[in-house]
Amino acid sequence: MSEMQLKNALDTLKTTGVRITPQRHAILEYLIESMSHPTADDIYKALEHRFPNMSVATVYNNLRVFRESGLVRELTYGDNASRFDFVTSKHYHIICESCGKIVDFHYPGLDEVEHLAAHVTGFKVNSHRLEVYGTCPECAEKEAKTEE
Amino acid sequence: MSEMQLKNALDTLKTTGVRITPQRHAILEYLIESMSHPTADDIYKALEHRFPNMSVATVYNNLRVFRESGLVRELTYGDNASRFDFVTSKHYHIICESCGKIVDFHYPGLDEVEHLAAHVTGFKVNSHRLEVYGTCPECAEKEAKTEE
DNA sequence: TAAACTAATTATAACGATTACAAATAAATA
DNA sequence: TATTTATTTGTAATCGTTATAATTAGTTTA
Repeated sequence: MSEMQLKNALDTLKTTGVRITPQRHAILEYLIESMSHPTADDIYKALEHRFPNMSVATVYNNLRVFRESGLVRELTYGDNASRFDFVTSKHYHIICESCGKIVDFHYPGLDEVEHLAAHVTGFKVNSHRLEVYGTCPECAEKEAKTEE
Repeated sequence: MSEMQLKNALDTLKTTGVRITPQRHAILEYLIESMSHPTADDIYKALEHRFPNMSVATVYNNLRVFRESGLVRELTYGDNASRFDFVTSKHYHIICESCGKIVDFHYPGLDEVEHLAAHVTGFKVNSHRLEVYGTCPECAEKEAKTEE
Protein backbone atom coordinates (compact mmCIF):
# COMPACT_ATOMS: atom_id res chain seq x y z
CA MET A 1 0.00 0.00 0.00
CA SER A 2 2.47 2.61 1.15
CA GLU A 3 4.95 0.79 -1.09
CA MET A 4 2.77 1.85 -3.98
CA GLN A 5 2.61 5.44 -2.81
CA LEU A 6 6.36 5.61 -2.55
CA LYS A 7 6.76 4.09 -5.98
CA ASN A 8 4.34 6.58 -7.50
CA ALA A 9 6.04 9.47 -5.78
CA LEU A 10 9.43 8.38 -7.08
CA ASP A 11 7.99 8.05 -10.56
CA THR A 12 6.56 11.53 -10.38
CA LEU A 13 9.97 12.88 -9.46
CA LYS A 14 11.72 10.90 -12.16
CA THR A 15 9.43 12.13 -14.89
CA THR A 16 10.00 15.73 -13.86
CA GLY A 17 13.73 15.25 -14.00
CA VAL A 18 14.45 15.24 -10.29
CA ARG A 19 17.20 12.94 -9.17
CA ILE A 20 16.40 10.29 -6.64
CA THR A 21 19.14 10.50 -4.06
CA PRO A 22 19.31 8.23 -1.02
CA GLN A 23 18.35 11.18 1.17
CA ARG A 24 15.32 12.00 -0.93
CA HIS A 25 14.25 8.39 -0.92
CA ALA A 26 14.54 8.23 2.84
CA ILE A 27 12.69 11.48 3.44
CA LEU A 28 9.81 10.43 1.23
CA GLU A 29 9.73 6.99 2.80
CA TYR A 30 9.59 8.51 6.25
CA LEU A 31 6.84 10.92 5.30
CA ILE A 32 4.71 8.11 3.96
CA GLU A 33 5.36 5.47 6.58
CA SER A 34 5.31 7.62 9.67
CA MET A 35 1.71 8.49 8.88
CA SER A 36 2.24 11.70 10.81
CA HIS A 37 2.82 15.37 10.13
CA PRO A 38 6.45 15.82 11.03
CA THR A 39 8.47 19.01 11.15
CA ALA A 40 11.66 19.28 9.15
CA ASP A 41 13.53 18.69 12.35
CA ASP A 42 11.53 15.56 13.16
CA ILE A 43 12.55 14.16 9.81
CA TYR A 44 16.14 15.18 10.33
CA LYS A 45 16.25 13.49 13.73
CA ALA A 46 14.56 10.35 12.45
CA LEU A 47 17.09 9.89 9.66
CA GLU A 48 20.16 11.05 11.53
CA HIS A 49 21.35 7.56 12.37
CA ARG A 50 21.05 6.36 8.78
CA PHE A 51 22.69 9.48 7.36
CA PRO A 52 25.09 10.77 9.96
CA ASN A 53 26.38 13.44 7.62
CA MET A 54 23.07 14.71 6.40
CA SER A 55 22.47 18.41 6.81
CA VAL A 56 19.24 20.05 7.97
CA ALA A 57 19.49 22.14 4.85
CA THR A 58 19.10 18.97 2.80
CA VAL A 59 15.84 18.19 4.52
CA TYR A 60 14.53 21.67 3.89
CA ASN A 61 15.78 21.71 0.31
CA ASN A 62 14.10 18.45 -0.50
CA LEU A 63 10.87 19.26 1.24
CA ARG A 64 10.75 22.30 -1.00
CA VAL A 65 11.38 20.13 -4.04
CA PHE A 66 8.60 17.79 -2.99
CA ARG A 67 6.26 20.67 -2.30
CA GLU A 68 6.94 22.16 -5.71
CA SER A 69 6.21 18.88 -7.42
CA GLY A 70 2.99 18.57 -5.47
CA LEU A 71 3.94 15.50 -3.47
CA VAL A 72 4.01 17.23 -0.15
CA ARG A 73 1.93 19.91 1.47
CA GLU A 74 3.38 22.36 3.94
CA LEU A 75 1.29 23.36 6.92
CA THR A 76 2.54 26.62 8.31
CA TYR A 77 2.03 27.88 11.84
CA GLY A 78 3.45 31.33 12.28
CA ASP A 79 6.57 31.35 14.31
CA ASN A 80 6.40 27.64 14.94
CA ALA A 81 7.90 25.01 12.72
CA SER A 82 6.03 24.01 9.59
CA ARG A 83 4.66 20.52 9.37
CA PHE A 84 4.83 18.45 6.23
CA ASP A 85 2.15 16.17 4.96
CA PHE A 86 2.43 13.63 2.21
CA VAL A 87 -0.40 14.35 -0.20
CA THR A 88 -2.67 11.38 -0.64
CA SER A 89 -6.37 11.80 -1.09
CA LYS A 90 -8.19 14.98 -0.27
CA HIS A 91 -8.32 15.34 3.44
CA TYR A 92 -8.29 18.09 5.99
CA HIS A 93 -6.76 18.49 9.41
CA ILE A 94 -8.20 19.01 12.82
CA ILE A 95 -5.71 20.32 15.33
CA CYS A 96 -5.75 20.09 19.10
CA GLU A 97 -5.07 23.51 20.57
CA SER A 98 -3.95 21.93 23.78
CA CYS A 99 -1.38 19.33 22.71
CA GLY A 100 -0.87 20.13 19.04
CA LYS A 101 -1.95 16.74 17.76
CA ILE A 102 -3.08 16.71 14.13
CA VAL A 103 -5.73 14.27 12.97
CA ASP A 104 -6.93 13.77 9.41
CA PHE A 105 -10.54 13.78 8.40
CA HIS A 106 -12.21 13.50 5.05
CA TYR A 107 -14.74 15.88 3.66
CA PRO A 108 -16.40 15.77 0.27
CA GLY A 109 -14.70 18.94 -0.80
CA LEU A 110 -15.22 22.61 -0.87
CA ASP A 111 -15.41 23.24 -4.59
CA GLU A 112 -18.38 25.43 -3.98
CA VAL A 113 -16.38 27.79 -1.80
CA GLU A 114 -13.70 28.01 -4.43
CA HIS A 115 -16.23 28.83 -7.10
CA LEU A 116 -17.93 31.46 -5.00
CA ALA A 117 -14.63 33.05 -4.04
CA ALA A 118 -13.53 33.12 -7.67
CA HIS A 119 -16.79 34.66 -8.72
CA VAL A 120 -16.89 37.33 -6.06
CA THR A 121 -13.26 38.39 -6.20
CA GLY A 122 -12.31 37.77 -9.81
CA PHE A 123 -9.37 35.65 -8.74
CA LYS A 124 -8.22 32.59 -10.64
CA VAL A 125 -8.41 29.95 -7.91
CA ASN A 126 -5.75 27.30 -7.45
CA SER A 127 -6.33 25.72 -4.08
CA HIS A 128 -7.55 26.22 -0.57
CA ARG A 129 -6.61 25.46 2.96
CA LEU A 130 -9.02 24.41 5.64
CA GLU A 131 -8.24 23.55 9.21
CA VAL A 132 -10.45 22.92 12.18
CA TYR A 133 -9.27 23.72 15.69
CA GLY A 134 -10.45 22.25 18.92
CA THR A 135 -9.58 19.91 21.75
CA CYS A 136 -8.82 16.25 21.28
CA PRO A 137 -10.64 13.65 23.40
CA GLU A 138 -7.55 12.96 25.55
CA CYS A 139 -6.99 16.61 26.38
CA ALA A 140 -10.69 17.18 26.96
CA GLU A 141 -10.66 14.38 29.50
CA LYS A 142 -7.59 15.74 31.23
CA GLU A 143 -9.21 19.14 31.49
CA ALA A 144 -12.37 17.64 32.91
CA LYS A 145 -10.35 15.84 35.60
CA THR A 146 -8.41 18.96 36.52
CA GLU A 147 -11.60 20.86 37.09
CA GLU A 148 -13.05 18.31 39.47
CA MET B 1 -19.24 53.10 10.92
CA SER B 2 -15.66 52.27 11.76
CA GLU B 3 -16.10 54.75 14.61
CA MET B 4 -18.61 52.34 16.01
CA GLN B 5 -16.33 49.36 15.58
CA LEU B 6 -13.56 51.12 17.43
CA LYS B 7 -15.90 52.12 20.23
CA ASN B 8 -17.17 48.56 20.60
CA ALA B 9 -13.65 47.20 20.60
CA LEU B 10 -12.58 49.63 23.30
CA ASP B 11 -15.64 48.70 25.36
CA THR B 12 -14.80 45.03 25.04
CA LEU B 13 -11.34 45.71 26.34
CA LYS B 14 -12.56 47.88 29.17
CA THR B 15 -15.03 45.29 30.41
CA THR B 16 -12.31 42.65 30.50
CA GLY B 17 -10.09 44.93 32.54
CA VAL B 18 -7.59 45.79 29.84
CA ARG B 19 -6.23 49.29 30.00
CA ILE B 20 -6.67 51.53 27.02
CA THR B 21 -3.30 53.09 26.40
CA PRO B 22 -2.64 55.57 23.59
CA GLN B 23 -0.65 52.88 21.80
CA ARG B 24 -3.46 50.37 22.04
CA HIS B 25 -5.93 52.92 20.84
CA ALA B 26 -3.76 53.76 17.87
CA ILE B 27 -3.11 50.13 16.93
CA LEU B 28 -6.78 49.28 17.01
CA GLU B 29 -7.65 52.41 15.09
CA TYR B 30 -5.11 51.55 12.43
CA LEU B 31 -6.32 47.97 12.15
CA ILE B 32 -9.88 49.12 11.62
CA GLU B 33 -9.29 52.07 9.36
CA SER B 34 -6.57 50.66 7.16
CA MET B 35 -9.02 48.01 6.00
CA SER B 36 -6.05 45.81 5.28
CA HIS B 37 -4.24 42.86 6.80
CA PRO B 38 -1.06 44.41 8.08
CA THR B 39 1.93 42.73 9.63
CA ALA B 40 3.14 43.79 13.05
CA ASP B 41 5.88 45.69 11.32
CA ASP B 42 3.43 47.48 9.03
CA ILE B 43 1.61 48.72 12.09
CA TYR B 44 4.84 49.70 13.77
CA LYS B 45 5.96 51.70 10.75
CA ALA B 46 2.58 53.35 10.34
CA LEU B 47 2.54 54.60 13.92
CA GLU B 48 6.22 55.39 14.25
CA HIS B 49 5.80 59.10 13.58
CA ARG B 50 3.04 59.46 16.15
CA PHE B 51 4.88 57.39 18.76
CA PRO B 52 8.57 57.87 18.13
CA ASN B 53 9.48 55.89 21.23
CA MET B 54 7.17 52.98 20.67
CA SER B 55 8.77 49.56 20.64
CA VAL B 56 8.01 46.72 18.25
CA ALA B 57 7.46 44.60 21.32
CA THR B 58 4.54 46.84 22.24
CA VAL B 59 2.91 46.13 18.91
CA TYR B 60 3.36 42.41 19.34
CA ASN B 61 2.26 42.48 22.96
CA ASN B 62 -0.90 44.33 22.15
CA LEU B 63 -1.75 42.28 19.13
CA ARG B 64 -1.58 39.28 21.41
CA VAL B 65 -3.88 41.00 23.89
CA PHE B 66 -6.33 41.77 21.10
CA ARG B 67 -6.14 38.24 19.79
CA GLU B 68 -6.81 36.80 23.24
CA SER B 69 -9.83 39.00 23.68
CA GLY B 70 -11.11 37.93 20.28
CA LEU B 71 -10.87 41.33 18.62
CA VAL B 72 -8.16 40.36 16.21
CA ARG B 73 -7.36 37.28 14.23
CA GLU B 74 -3.82 36.26 13.42
CA LEU B 75 -3.10 34.80 10.00
CA THR B 76 0.11 32.83 10.08
CA TYR B 77 2.34 32.05 7.14
CA GLY B 78 5.25 29.90 8.14
CA ASP B 79 8.49 31.75 8.12
CA ASN B 80 6.84 34.91 6.88
CA ALA B 81 5.34 37.56 9.07
CA SER B 82 1.87 37.00 10.45
CA ARG B 83 -0.90 39.28 9.31
CA PHE B 84 -3.51 40.66 11.63
CA ASP B 85 -7.13 41.08 10.82
CA PHE B 86 -9.70 43.00 12.79
CA VAL B 87 -12.57 40.61 13.38
CA THR B 88 -15.82 41.93 12.00
CA SER B 89 -18.37 39.61 10.52
CA LYS B 90 -17.55 36.12 9.41
CA HIS B 91 -15.46 36.29 6.33
CA TYR B 92 -12.71 34.36 4.68
CA HIS B 93 -9.60 35.33 2.76
CA ILE B 94 -8.46 34.71 -0.75
CA ILE B 95 -4.75 35.24 -1.24
CA CYS B 96 -2.86 36.03 -4.42
CA GLU B 97 0.10 33.69 -4.70
CA SER B 98 1.82 36.11 -7.00
CA CYS B 99 1.69 39.44 -5.14
CA GLY B 100 0.44 38.43 -1.71
CA LYS B 101 -2.67 40.55 -1.79
CA ILE B 102 -5.42 39.43 0.58
CA VAL B 103 -9.06 40.00 -0.32
CA ASP B 104 -12.05 39.27 1.89
CA PHE B 105 -15.05 37.29 0.76
CA HIS B 106 -18.13 36.16 2.59
CA TYR B 107 -19.43 32.65 2.75
CA PRO B 108 -22.45 31.36 4.64
CA GLY B 109 -20.27 29.35 6.95
CA LEU B 110 -18.89 25.94 7.32
CA ASP B 111 -20.73 24.71 10.35
CA GLU B 112 -21.32 21.45 8.59
CA VAL B 113 -17.60 20.78 8.28
CA GLU B 114 -17.11 21.52 11.95
CA HIS B 115 -19.86 19.11 12.88
CA LEU B 116 -18.54 16.37 10.67
CA ALA B 117 -15.01 16.83 11.92
CA ALA B 118 -16.19 16.72 15.52
CA HIS B 119 -18.21 13.60 14.86
CA VAL B 120 -15.49 11.70 13.04
CA THR B 121 -12.58 12.61 15.29
CA GLY B 122 -14.22 13.02 18.67
CA PHE B 123 -12.69 16.47 19.06
CA LYS B 124 -14.48 19.32 20.76
CA VAL B 125 -14.43 21.93 17.98
CA ASN B 126 -13.71 25.57 18.64
CA SER B 127 -13.07 27.20 15.30
CA HIS B 128 -11.75 26.73 11.82
CA ARG B 129 -9.57 28.42 9.30
CA LEU B 130 -10.24 28.56 5.61
CA GLU B 131 -8.19 30.26 2.97
CA VAL B 132 -8.38 30.17 -0.79
CA TYR B 133 -5.28 30.63 -2.92
CA GLY B 134 -5.05 31.81 -6.47
CA THR B 135 -4.08 34.69 -8.72
CA CYS B 136 -5.65 38.12 -8.51
CA PRO B 137 -6.99 39.77 -11.67
CA GLU B 138 -4.10 42.23 -11.87
CA CYS B 139 -1.44 39.55 -11.67
CA ALA B 140 -3.35 37.31 -14.05
CA GLU B 141 -3.33 40.14 -16.58
CA LYS B 142 0.37 40.77 -16.12
CA GLU B 143 1.10 37.09 -16.64
CA ALA B 144 -1.01 37.03 -19.77
CA LYS B 145 0.93 39.98 -21.19
CA THR B 146 4.30 38.46 -20.39
CA GLU B 147 3.40 35.33 -22.25
CA GLU B 148 2.44 37.15 -25.43
C1' DT C 1 -2.79 64.21 47.71
C1' DA C 2 0.89 60.95 48.57
C1' DA C 3 2.32 56.27 48.86
C1' DA C 4 2.00 51.71 47.23
C1' DC C 5 0.83 48.66 43.95
C1' DT C 6 0.01 47.01 39.34
C1' DA C 7 0.08 47.11 34.45
C1' DA C 8 2.16 48.61 30.29
C1' DT C 9 5.99 50.22 27.68
C1' DT C 10 10.60 50.34 26.24
C1' DA C 11 15.10 48.74 24.75
C1' DT C 12 17.68 45.13 23.92
C1' DA C 13 19.20 40.51 23.83
C1' DA C 14 18.06 35.96 22.66
C1' DC C 15 15.72 32.29 20.22
C1' DG C 16 14.47 29.25 16.66
C1' DA C 17 13.01 28.17 12.03
C1' DT C 18 14.50 28.81 7.67
C1' DT C 19 17.52 30.24 3.90
C1' DA C 20 21.82 31.80 1.50
C1' DC C 21 26.18 30.72 0.26
C1' DA C 22 30.35 28.51 -1.08
C1' DA C 23 32.83 24.35 -1.18
C1' DA C 24 32.72 19.44 -1.73
C1' DT C 25 30.65 15.42 -3.64
C1' DA C 26 27.93 12.57 -6.58
C1' DA C 27 25.59 11.60 -10.76
C1' DA C 28 24.83 12.08 -15.70
C1' DT C 29 26.48 13.02 -20.12
C1' DA C 30 29.64 13.36 -23.80
C1' DT D 1 37.62 9.16 -18.73
C1' DA D 2 36.68 14.15 -18.75
C1' DT D 3 33.24 17.52 -18.28
C1' DT D 4 29.16 19.34 -16.92
C1' DT D 5 25.33 19.62 -13.81
C1' DA D 6 22.72 18.63 -9.74
C1' DT D 7 22.87 17.74 -4.97
C1' DT D 8 24.65 17.75 -0.46
C1' DT D 9 27.07 19.62 3.29
C1' DG D 10 28.44 22.90 6.83
C1' DT D 11 28.03 27.13 8.40
C1' DA D 12 26.76 31.79 8.69
C1' DA D 13 23.16 34.95 8.24
C1' DT D 14 18.34 36.50 8.27
C1' DC D 15 14.16 37.64 10.16
C1' DG D 16 9.94 37.34 12.87
C1' DT D 17 8.93 36.91 17.40
C1' DT D 18 9.52 36.52 22.40
C1' DA D 19 11.90 36.97 27.01
C1' DT D 20 13.83 39.92 30.18
C1' DA D 21 14.72 43.66 33.09
C1' DA D 22 14.35 48.43 33.84
C1' DT D 23 11.46 52.38 33.43
C1' DT D 24 7.21 54.74 33.15
C1' DA D 25 2.32 55.43 33.60
C1' DG D 26 -1.93 54.48 35.67
C1' DT D 27 -4.85 52.93 39.55
C1' DT D 28 -5.92 52.14 44.16
C1' DT D 29 -5.61 52.82 48.93
C1' DA D 30 -4.55 55.18 53.03
